[in-house]
Amino acid sequence: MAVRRDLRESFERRRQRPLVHEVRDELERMILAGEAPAGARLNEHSLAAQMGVSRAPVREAARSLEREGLVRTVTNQGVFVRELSLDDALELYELRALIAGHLCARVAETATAETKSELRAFVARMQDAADANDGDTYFAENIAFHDRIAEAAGPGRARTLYVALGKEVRLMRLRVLSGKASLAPSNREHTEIVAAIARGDADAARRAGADHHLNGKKRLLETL
Amino acid sequence: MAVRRDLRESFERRRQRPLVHEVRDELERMILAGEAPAGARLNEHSLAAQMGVSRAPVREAARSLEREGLVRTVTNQGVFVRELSLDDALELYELRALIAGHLCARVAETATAETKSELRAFVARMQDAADANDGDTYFAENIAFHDRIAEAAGPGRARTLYVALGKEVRLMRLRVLSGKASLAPSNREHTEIVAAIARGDADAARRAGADHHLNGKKRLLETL
DNA sequence: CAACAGAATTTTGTTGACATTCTACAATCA
DNA sequence: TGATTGTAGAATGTCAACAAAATTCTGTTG
Repeated sequence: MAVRRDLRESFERRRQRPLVHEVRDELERMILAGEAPAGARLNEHSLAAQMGVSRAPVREAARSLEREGLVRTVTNQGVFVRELSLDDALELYELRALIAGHLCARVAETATAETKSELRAFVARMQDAADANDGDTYFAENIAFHDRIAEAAGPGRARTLYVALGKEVRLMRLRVLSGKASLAPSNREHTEIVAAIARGDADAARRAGADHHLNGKKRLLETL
Repeated sequence: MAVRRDLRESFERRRQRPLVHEVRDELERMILAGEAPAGARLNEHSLAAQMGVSRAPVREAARSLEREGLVRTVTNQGVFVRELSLDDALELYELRALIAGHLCARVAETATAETKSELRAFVARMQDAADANDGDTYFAENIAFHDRIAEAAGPGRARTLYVALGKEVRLMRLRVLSGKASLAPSNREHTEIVAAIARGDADAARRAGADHHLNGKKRLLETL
């Protein structure tokens, strides 16, 4: 005899979801969405009150985000949303390029046919967005595309690292991709990545993945 | 007007370093020293009592270590020293190889004459240890050597990442380098790295740095 | 009016206690 | 005997209150 599935899941979710995690996710969302702008101080008391919890979970969540590089804490002064210098951002682009190459190479070696067609669908959607000059859609699909590649590389440190560095980059809240002029070249690089993955060429995939991010760095420099 | 140096330092010292940091360092030390073996549960209450603090700082320190990959936490069960699978370790070697290459390339571009001779001194000391078959000394100098390179690359995410991944690797507590048979080849690679850095050849330094870590991965596989 | 000293307020650092959940072991029953 | 249930102890999750530090405000003084 089995209990109702949805009931079981509801129990599981309730049990395994400490407040710290909820708070952490919410803080991360606020930061990445720009609701808490770079340099802003995160007031423990007011945040705790807003979320209806005590300060302890908020503090723990902050420690978590600190190690991830999204906030910095100053003793007796509080935690602040991290401000990213240009040099910081450029370095993040280089590191992401290295790890993205690693991920792409692995995906090229292990991707199933289904994964490949999924990635092609992403590129097609981005092409539509680029043609329509729809920067918002392209932006969102772009993030989802790269997350999908990271996911396809399987679990492991490389994936978590790539995702974490991606969040750090977004701290700058600079929309590098804007206008058809930069959307089209960006998606051409996506096409190359997917092509290399599709034909199982790990080395080419590594180069294409890394180059794409290094070109992103160039595009960033050009927009300044 | 400048404040007296010793007075300033006394102020800095008085400005209480938060307990979280002390606790974090101590937990990290215990884990890396093997006093808290992989898989062991870290009891909040007993740790807090041992260190003479309350549980809150211990919990915050644990969240910090969690993001760094040194512990994993299970809801309502506690935090456990992370157990590193062989696949985990191999991936860490590859990621470190990528980042080490990045660091070495940067050092090759920026190192001062003093830094270069310092690195050469490290290699010489390691050679002595290898000749004397002194694995313990070699082990310690090896870590210091790589930390020195990371430091010479300047501040930034690459350096912190490299160091953090290094700590993760040490979770396995496996002494790969043992016996003159593996010490000598390892130090030959060190020599190559330093040579490439000394002549300012960034590409060669990147390759040498990466290869050294990939060879470390090979040596790990061979000892199994 | 500017600069400074000091009180008042706010905010973080830390603690101990309470609530909930898990674990271990003993008692019970087939 | 073996499996199951119930219970006691211990551990984690959360909270509210106190202590210490930083910030802000204010009144004074030159």
